[in-house]
Amino acid sequence: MNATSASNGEAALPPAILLMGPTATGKSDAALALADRLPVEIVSVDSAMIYRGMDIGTAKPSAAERDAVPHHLIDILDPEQSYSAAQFRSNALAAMADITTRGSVPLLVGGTLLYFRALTRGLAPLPEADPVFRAEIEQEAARSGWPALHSRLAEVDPDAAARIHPNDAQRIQRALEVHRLTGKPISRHFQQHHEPPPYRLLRLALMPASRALLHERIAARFEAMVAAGFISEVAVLRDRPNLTAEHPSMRAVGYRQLWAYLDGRRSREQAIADGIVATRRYAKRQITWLRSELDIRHLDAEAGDLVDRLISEVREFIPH
RNA sequence: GGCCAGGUAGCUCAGUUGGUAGAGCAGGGGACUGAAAAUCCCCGUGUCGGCAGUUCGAUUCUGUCCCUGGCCA
Repeated sequence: MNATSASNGEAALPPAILLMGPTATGKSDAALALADRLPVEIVSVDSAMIYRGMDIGTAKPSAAERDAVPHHLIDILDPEQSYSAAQFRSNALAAMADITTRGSVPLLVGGTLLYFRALTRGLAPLPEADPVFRAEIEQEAARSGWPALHSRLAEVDPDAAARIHPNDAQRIQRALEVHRLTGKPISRHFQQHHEPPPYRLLRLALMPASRALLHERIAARFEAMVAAGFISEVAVLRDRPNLTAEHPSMRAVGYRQLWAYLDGRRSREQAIADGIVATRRYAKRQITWLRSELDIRHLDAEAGDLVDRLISEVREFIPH
């Protein structure tokens, strides 16, 4: 058993590079540096950058940067719309196919680890969200509480109920929804084979060597966003008649906290502090996710020669 | 300089009628299949400011020193 026989079936597949990492570790800059030297196009893997009008708070690449290197899956939705991991997978595969046809290599960059997993492992074929059913469930939860709905889930899908905590509203709701729409428990749908994408993948993760330093970077970056007009950006969104704090886009880190300030529920100073805390926790969850993913090459995000290391990883992966 | 109030977890504080202590926040760990920057779960040892005294035993009582804040000179 050696590498050749293991990858025999994959030899003909086109390459794709995944660059993951927690927020504020310099993924975008690293990707641009790579694009400077290699024939790649960037596919954003980010559940907030998909939205138009959310630029400062998502640290979206600038117009100049997007002019210099093609970027995909940025600004594809209005903030009133919702998106999903499944839509991402389908959009990403389409973009990757186009890039490959053009003779370039797809470079997927971002921090939404669920989207990376959906892409690399596939998703069970499940029905999409049903807003009417969700509204019903929420009303019932308001009356009898989520643990009651969890008990009901236990009747139709004991496996899912065992896995989902009685307080985890979102997952209880989804499991009931799938059961209602398909007549089958969600746990049964999960017994699907993996469906990897038709690419040879190089998986890289930028990892912060020091948590304290990451926290400093997060605070400095948030303050810089505020100085760059983040609050006005949120104010413009908040002024829209149909956009509410409950929209998925407005639950993004930073937007939610600054919205609370604009509502008068927090002082400006407190809202900024809250936003920084929320960003730290987001980074922590991303790190947890990255630790659980196997087959990822971790790179020290703070290394001075990071770009050189990245380039040599990529050159080894795609010999020219 | 005098008087008063404090000094307990990273922060804000509670508490121990003397048997070495616990909340909130922060933080750490984990889960994750169409909302994921979401949602949810688990985790609390710290010279109780220093030194000395009383005591079987002091973070708790006493003395003294140091520090912080306030008031008076």
